[in-house]
Amino acid sequence: MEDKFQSDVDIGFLKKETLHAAKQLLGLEVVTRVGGEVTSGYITEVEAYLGVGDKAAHTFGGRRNRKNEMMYRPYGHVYVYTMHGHHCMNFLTRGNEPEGVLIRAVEPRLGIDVMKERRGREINLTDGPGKLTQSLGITRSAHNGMMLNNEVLILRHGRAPGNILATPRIGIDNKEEAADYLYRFIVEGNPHISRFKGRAAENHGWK
DNA sequence: ACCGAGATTTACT
DNA sequence: GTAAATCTCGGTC
Repeated sequence: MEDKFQSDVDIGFLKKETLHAAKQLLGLEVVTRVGGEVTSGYITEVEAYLGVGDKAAHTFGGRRNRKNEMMYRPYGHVYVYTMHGHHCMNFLTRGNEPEGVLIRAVEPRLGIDVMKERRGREINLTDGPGKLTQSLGITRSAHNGMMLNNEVLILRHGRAPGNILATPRIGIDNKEEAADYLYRFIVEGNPHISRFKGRAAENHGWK
């Protein structure tokens, strides 16, 4: 349980292709060490944002401003933005294209008591993009633009997803054709995802 | 200076 | 299912 705070993942896969990278992220363990507390979870839900050609992306059409500036860093960096008072975390992909993957949910692993304290509740700790950043202690002011695998935020090998399900992304119904793209990927049967309905699968959808 | 949108969350009907 | 809370910043006047 007391693993060293060190990554064992080669993040080179983030450079290749964003949709592929998004699926590769499922099952990896995101680990943070904030305020001396270690918290982590296995990634269960992600969304890909394909940059200049994706009407739902912050960088559609090459838009570049103070808000999204960090999206123009290369793969392996972290883009954190705030909306409605909540923080959302993306891992950047590609080299020169402003694309990335939004981490929408994880399955809690380490530091669950700390998560409960940060969240102020006992359940639904990490089943949404704003919830998991709160549980993991991620904020825009402290973490936007940083490189992965430093002393605060690392990726580790975690679990192998059983079946990966592709669905439309959430919250972008007004983005015309982009609303129909199947750029959201979830571990089928895992209950730690946003808007989960139904029954959890055996083993929560992991192999 | 003002207005409002937005990759959200929560409580309430 | 609907609404309000709450933060940041671009667009516009």
